[in-house]
Amino acid sequence: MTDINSFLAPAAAADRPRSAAPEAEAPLIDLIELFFFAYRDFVGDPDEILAPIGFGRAHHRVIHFVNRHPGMRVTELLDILRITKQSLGRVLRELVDEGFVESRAGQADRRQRLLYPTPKGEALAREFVAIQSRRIARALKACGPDARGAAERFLLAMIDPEDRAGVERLIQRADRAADAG
Amino acid sequence: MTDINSFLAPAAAADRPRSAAPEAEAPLIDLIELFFFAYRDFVGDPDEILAPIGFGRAHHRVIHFVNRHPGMRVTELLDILRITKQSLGRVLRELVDEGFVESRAGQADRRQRLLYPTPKGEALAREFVAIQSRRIARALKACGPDARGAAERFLLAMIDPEDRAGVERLIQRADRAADAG
DNA sequence: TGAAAAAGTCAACATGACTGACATAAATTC
DNA sequence: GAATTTATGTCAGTCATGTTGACTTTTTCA
Repeated sequence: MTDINSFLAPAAAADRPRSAAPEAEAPLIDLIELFFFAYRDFVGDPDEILAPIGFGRAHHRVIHFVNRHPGMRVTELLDILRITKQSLGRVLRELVDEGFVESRAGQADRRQRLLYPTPKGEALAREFVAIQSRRIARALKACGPDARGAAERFLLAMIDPEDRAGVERLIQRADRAADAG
Repeated sequence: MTDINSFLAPAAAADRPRSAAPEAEAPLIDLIELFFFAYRDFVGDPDEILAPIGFGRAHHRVIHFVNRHPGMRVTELLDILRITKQSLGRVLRELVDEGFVESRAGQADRRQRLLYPTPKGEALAREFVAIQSRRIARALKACGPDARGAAERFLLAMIDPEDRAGVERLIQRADRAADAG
């Protein structure tokens, strides 16, 4: 009875004196909770890969975006991740020390440190994308025919309107670069 | 140029010596990133409510599920949140101390501590649901006609298969309780 | 030449997670 | 009735990841 399946048991009415007072938008609670549980499992995938090598979610995010945008500046990465440079600094130093990321001075502007994945970093990033893509592909398959388009439209629309265009550009830029490369 | 909009600028080809080597599942990177950005903004909503009262995300989750399942046992909450009782303990104590959650001994089994939201806790939980529902409603409106069903199917299918049934039961149980109350 | 930008670093601190050990009360089993 | 198990709570220490604030170095640019 300590399992989540204990919820199968019929609820004891005596212990439920107050109701949850549903409002007009109450039905969307289902989506709120589904989003919570889905995201937890979604980020759980990379966690399993990272745990054995002593890294965490912060490392995942950095490796992912550096691999997706090779040559990215530190400031750009900070904008995407929305963390302070001190937070990023620690994670980035570990990744550089352990040979997952390389930092080279920019040619045009030598103040810049451009970030590149090493072959080792690329391989790890591909692992992350592979496992998360597998989960998404499985989910889309279980849904209807235009599931992918629907999911893309929904998730994009969930993003703050003022960030939406930036995210779209970010993704398109990476896709273009991957096609060209 | 320190803005995310800097990604609008044409990429400097000279600084992009390696390509991102797309694989068979590579296109789903878009969905991976959209999920990341969407979830960030999604949990950012309650953060704004919580910051002024000195609470964090952990408090949000506890208040949400206690309000959704009034009379829930501590062990059940631990199963849902998948954290240790020590972690929950701190957060729960603060919520009880500040009058958002009430803990009463079970009638049938007096070892149990059944968790109920106070009126103050209910009000806060409703605020969370309201702001997140508003975001979801806005997103669904921007999508097609069956956007809601599609989103529900997709998110549910994203959950680990072995947890899926449990999550469905959890949601249905709460909905039933809300209808009855 | 002097201001501004890009990046890095030191120090201190907050949050939310963790492990391990132990305590208490109540229920269950032998 | 005694022993065991269950549900909960708590003390102590640690870790990962975030924060603010202050300061430095290098380089660019007006």
